[in-house]
Amino acid sequence: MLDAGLHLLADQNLASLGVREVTREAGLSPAAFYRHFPDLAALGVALVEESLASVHVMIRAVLAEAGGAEELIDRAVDVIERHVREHRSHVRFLARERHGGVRRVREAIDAELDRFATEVGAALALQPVSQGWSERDLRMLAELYVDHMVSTASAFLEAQEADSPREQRIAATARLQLRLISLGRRHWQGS
Amino acid sequence: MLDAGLHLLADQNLASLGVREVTREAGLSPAAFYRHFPDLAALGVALVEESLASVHVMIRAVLAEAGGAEELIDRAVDVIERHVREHRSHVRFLARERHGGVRRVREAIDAELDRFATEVGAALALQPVSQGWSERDLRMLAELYVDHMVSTASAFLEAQEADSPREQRIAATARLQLRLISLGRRHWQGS
DNA sequence: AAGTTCGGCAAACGACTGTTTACTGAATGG
DNA sequence: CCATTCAGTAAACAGTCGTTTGCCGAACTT
Repeated sequence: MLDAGLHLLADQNLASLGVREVTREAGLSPAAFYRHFPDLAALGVALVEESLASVHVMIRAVLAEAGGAEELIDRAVDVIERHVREHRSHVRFLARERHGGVRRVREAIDAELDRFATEVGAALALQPVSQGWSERDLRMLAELYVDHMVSTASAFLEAQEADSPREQRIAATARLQLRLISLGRRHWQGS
Repeated sequence: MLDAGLHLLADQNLASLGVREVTREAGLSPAAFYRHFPDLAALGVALVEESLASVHVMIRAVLAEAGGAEELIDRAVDVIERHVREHRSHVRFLARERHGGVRRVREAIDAELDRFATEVGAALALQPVSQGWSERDLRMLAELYVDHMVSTASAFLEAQEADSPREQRIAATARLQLRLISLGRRHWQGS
């Protein structure tokens, strides 16, 4: 049922999805839906959890690596690009419903993005470059990274619908931007 | 009719909007809709144009100002905050449909964001800090700024649904992030 | 003054919608 | 082996939907 929904949501919003539509796609009777979910919103929340689990794995993969700033940037962008390619439907779902019409789903996504920022912040604190940084500045930087990750993933999402040269340009741009941020970070004097 | 649609879209997706719904809200008969638009997608595109016109004005307002980096940052964040407050519905619409289920609307928004990046890039090129920057690096920076603006606007959007202390935290964070980017910019050595 | 466009209406079409109800077979557990 | 839960079904309910059609008055053009 989740798969059916995800498939339908490739070119549709959660808010415009219908119970009958989902069950039809899944090869079941309409009533069967209510055996598993009270709402379509509930199905949405379930999809959020499914989608974010893999993103979580991805983030940990990036953070766990050691290495200089440059290699870290390259690996991060690569991981994002591959993740979007391998989890198109989930990423598209997240991008679409993050500001979508279903409150509960929006809130679930935002809460998880917050947790990501916290996680990134904790990882940043361990790096030598962050010595002397206040809690607040670390959080600010972590949010900047998370937002940048989200923007980059969205860009990949729409690029991959079409050609791959565009992918490469996006990847190159993302790397440059991360380098610039990293430069600002090294010269940061605190707020 | 546009107003009616925008009002309905406060808690709905364009894809889940109905012709009858719009005309009912506007106090007209269903058939009247087809006098003005062939599609609901067409109404969406019209709303995109309406929404982006005011954003365009806002961007020009930010870019036109002279002054040091610090004051420019403060003014930029202020302008964004006020713009979101004064054009809630339009901004919400843009955020929601940027990755929404209606292709033509998505494309219209993305094309316009591209133009914004170009405009910002041109303005950046005029600043003394950008001497010696390649075209590519300038574009990269411009896209970073535009993405940051979009993220910040989205954050304001959800914060203003609730309390105003959250607004202030978002504004403060956005300012810090812009300062960090600006720092990286000053130390940039080219790619 | 005549013609034409514009923006509006009511009515009707069949198709599709969410949800409830009562029923069924299979698996599970004591 | 009996009871119960589980996951499914068909049928029916009253609504809502998008779209087309034919009609109408007002406004504008010439």
